[in-house]
Amino acid sequence: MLIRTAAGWKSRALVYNAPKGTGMKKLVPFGRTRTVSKALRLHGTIARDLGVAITAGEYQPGDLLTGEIASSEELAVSRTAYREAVRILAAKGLVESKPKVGTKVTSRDRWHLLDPDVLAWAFESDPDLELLESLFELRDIVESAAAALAATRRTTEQLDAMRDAIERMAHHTLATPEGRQADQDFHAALLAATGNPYIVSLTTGVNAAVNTTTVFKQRERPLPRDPVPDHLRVFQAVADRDAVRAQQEMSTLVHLARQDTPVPPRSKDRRTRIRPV
Amino acid sequence: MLIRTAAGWKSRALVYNAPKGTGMKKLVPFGRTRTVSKALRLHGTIARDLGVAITAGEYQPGDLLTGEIASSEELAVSRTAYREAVRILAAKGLVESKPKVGTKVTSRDRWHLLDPDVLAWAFESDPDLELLESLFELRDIVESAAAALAATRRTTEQLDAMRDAIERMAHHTLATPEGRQADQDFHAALLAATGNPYIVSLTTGVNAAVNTTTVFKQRERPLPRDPVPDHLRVFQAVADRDAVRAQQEMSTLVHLARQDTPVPPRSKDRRTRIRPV
DNA sequence: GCACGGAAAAAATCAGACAATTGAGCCGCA
DNA sequence: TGCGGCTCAATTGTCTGATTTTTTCCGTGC
Repeated sequence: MLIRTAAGWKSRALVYNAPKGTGMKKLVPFGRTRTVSKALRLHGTIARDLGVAITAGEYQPGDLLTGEIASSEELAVSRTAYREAVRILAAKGLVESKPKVGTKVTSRDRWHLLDPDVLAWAFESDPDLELLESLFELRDIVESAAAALAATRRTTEQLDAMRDAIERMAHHTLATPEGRQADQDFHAALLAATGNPYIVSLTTGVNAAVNTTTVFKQRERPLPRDPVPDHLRVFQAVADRDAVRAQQEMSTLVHLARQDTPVPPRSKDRRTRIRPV
Repeated sequence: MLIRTAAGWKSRALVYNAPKGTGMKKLVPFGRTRTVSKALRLHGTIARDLGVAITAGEYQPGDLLTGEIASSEELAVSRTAYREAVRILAAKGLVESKPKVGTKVTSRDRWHLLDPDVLAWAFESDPDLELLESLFELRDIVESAAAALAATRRTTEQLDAMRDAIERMAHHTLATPEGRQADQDFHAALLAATGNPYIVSLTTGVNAAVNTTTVFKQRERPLPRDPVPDHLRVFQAVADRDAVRAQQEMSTLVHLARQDTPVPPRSKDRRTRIRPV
């Protein structure tokens, strides 16, 4: 696949299908097999690969993608499949296509950065330190406010769900999938208690992205810290309907989670920023 | 267009194209002409119409859309165009399609509620009061925190941009397009000063949705309140690098904006059915 | 009961043609 | 010279109809 940059042409070799009848095996460059759980379709895979490439900066904003016919031939897929992939990317604000002009990568401020897929794509390759920092900053803001809201609005059923999640989290550890699921469940229950669908929608996506990044940490160093007490403090505040304390405890929880997330390998500028109160 | 609900069939008459050669004029049911600025393509219009219908509750989560062939015939468009529209909706989490099953509306907690398009679609028909409330709640949380961040990080250039926007807002009023643009610019400048791309991405989308809703208020009652002093107070706090005051002033600003937004007239039955998890 | 395989339905993919949009260049006119 | 309108061509957009895959359902045999 060729893309036209300001400085010339960049190439990118991807083949999704092989001509039939030949003994060639299918080449599956990026995903397709890697994503065992969801079984992406062809257009989904193409969209994902392109999305990862774009968010990784491989294609710069303003760059013009090769025409549909050429791209589809290069990828060995039909024009239909390629077009549907582009539609997906356009729906997420990553590209924009017009007749006679072509499909070009839009400027980053028009990307739907909080779209779950875009978030996942952006943190697929190697997460930019600054971006990760910004994400935790947002999470701190929203989720601690959510804890405050939950403290005033939670029902007993939601409280039970939170308690149950913590117990499961204590039983299995975060090293197991069940434990991580329990962690997710706790946050989901707390968010649901806010009664605000937008907060739920926002934070679930963000947390999912953060958690996939966090998987690395379990690989490198063993359990840096027991997360249960921190969660328990948040839970207790919500149970007591103490909004202020709930907010504070959640904020420290997020900060601790940030500290337990390893810094991505290559991080050029590491200037420290002042955090919100 | 027919959709299959739990209780039978619902119909929906849309025709996008007329057979050529006949004297029939093109019927343009929802948009296409209404959207003068952006000139949506066919697939974009279909996606928009379906998106509005889904967010309006016309199709309930779990409902199964008619098959591609039938739908495209009903709408008098090609299968390609219809499929691309569905891809767009799927990219925003509104529907999900599998072979042998069909395309079904997903449960609301999987919708990308903060996607700019979804937001616009949801507030297109008549905004649900509860949803509007939730949106302002989120806006209050995020934008006041953003003001605090901006107070500590802003550069003088960004400060100049904010001042300039306020001056323009004072000159033209909010009754004019230029004045509203200046309002947008002020908030954009403030958000940019946070240096957090996620906060920018989130809030610009939310504010756009809120502002389109707010357009109504200028029609019904004349200028309920001069917004300039409120904005000036936020500006002054940011200029003084006073994070706490900036946060407070922005919070009051959002609350005032909420009060100036009229309550939507009818909140018919767009209630979401409770579905098993 | 359960593993296995066949059938059918719907989306998914393919192929190739034709239409619509739009930017660029050209031309003529004041 | 400058500007308005015209034509042209490149690229996406749309259409049609066939073929392939995926997935559910259902039977069949163990």
